[in-house]
Amino acid sequence: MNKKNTHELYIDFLRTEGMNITPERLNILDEVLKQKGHFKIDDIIRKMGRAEKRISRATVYRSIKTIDDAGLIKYIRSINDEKIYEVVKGHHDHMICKICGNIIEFHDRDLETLQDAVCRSYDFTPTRHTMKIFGICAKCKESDE
Amino acid sequence: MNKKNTHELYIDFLRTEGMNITPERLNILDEVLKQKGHFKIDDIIRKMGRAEKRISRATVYRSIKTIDDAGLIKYIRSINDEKIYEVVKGHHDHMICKICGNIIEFHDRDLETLQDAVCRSYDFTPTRHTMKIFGICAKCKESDE
DNA sequence: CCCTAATTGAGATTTAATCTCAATTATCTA
DNA sequence: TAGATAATTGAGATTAAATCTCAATTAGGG
Repeated sequence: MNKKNTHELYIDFLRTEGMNITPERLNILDEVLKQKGHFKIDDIIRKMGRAEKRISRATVYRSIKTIDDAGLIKYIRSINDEKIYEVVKGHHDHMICKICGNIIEFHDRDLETLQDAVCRSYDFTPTRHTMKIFGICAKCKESDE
Repeated sequence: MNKKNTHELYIDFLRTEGMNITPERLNILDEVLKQKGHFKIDDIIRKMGRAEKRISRATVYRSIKTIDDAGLIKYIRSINDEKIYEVVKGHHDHMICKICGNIIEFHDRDLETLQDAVCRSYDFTPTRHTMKIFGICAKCKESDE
C-alpha cells in the first residue's frame, strides 16, 4: 500500500536532512496520511492532542513543516486564516467554486505540456506549480435562476 | 490616464454595494494605485499613518478589502505571514524562483485558451484564475555551478 | 551503555487581522 | 440647505495562528 512507500520517502528525507526519526514525527505523518482530501493543521493538532501519547501543538507545526518540505503535502489556500493542505498523490490542479466553495480537482496533460514550453521560453526550470481557477460550478449555475 | 478610470470603477463598485464614498477610501485607493508591482498592506498602513490626514490601520484593512472585492487588486501569496498583493492591470501569471524569490510575470494566450477548454469540459464557468510555477530562474541556474 | 546533539512539551510571545463602540461623516429627504 | 439616519472612522482592545523559549527528554553514533 501507498502508505508504506510514503513512510519511506519521509524517513529518507529526514535522514538526508540529518534529522532524527522520532515517534512524534511518524505519528503525525500517520495522522496526516489518514486525512481524506483537504485538511487543516488544527485538525491534526486536535487529533494528536487526544492520542494516547499526546503530542504538543508546537511539535505538530514543526513536523508538518518537515512533511511539507519533504513534498508529501502541499498548501492549497487559506480560508479565514486557516491554511488548507492536502496530501500529495497524483499532481492535479483546482477549480474553486466561489459560491459553494467546492473544490474540483482536475488534471490535463496538454496544459502541463504547454506550461513546460512557456517555462522553457523564459529559461525557467519548473519544479512544481499550482493553478487555481475560480468560478461557478455546474451545480451552482443551474440552481441560479 | 488609467488612474481616472480605476477610480470610477471603484466608485461605481461602492455605489452598487450601497457603500459610501469617503475620502479615506479614495485616499487609500490612490496610495494603492501608486504601488509599483507587488505591495504589502503594511506598506499602505505606514504611508497612510504619515499622511496629512492620517488614516487608521483598521480603515486601511477595511478599504483594502473593498478594493479587493472590486477586483482592482489581487492577492498573490504570503511571505512569512505578510500578504503580498498587486494592482490588477493586464492579467498575467507568475513564475517564482525558489532560490532568489524573484517573481517573473508572464502571459500566454494559448495557455488561457486551453484552460477555458478544460473548464468547459467540467461545465465550470471560470471568472479568474491564478497560476504559479515554482522553480529556478535563469540567473540562479547559471550561478549554481 | 554512554555521550552529545536534536527534539519535545508547556506555556509565553508575536503579530496580522479583526472587533468594539463612541464620535464623526456621507447621503437622503423635505 | 438643514436635519435625520445609517454608514464609517479611529484608537485601542482582542483574537488566534504560528513561533519561540528553555529545561527535560530522547535518538543515534561509537
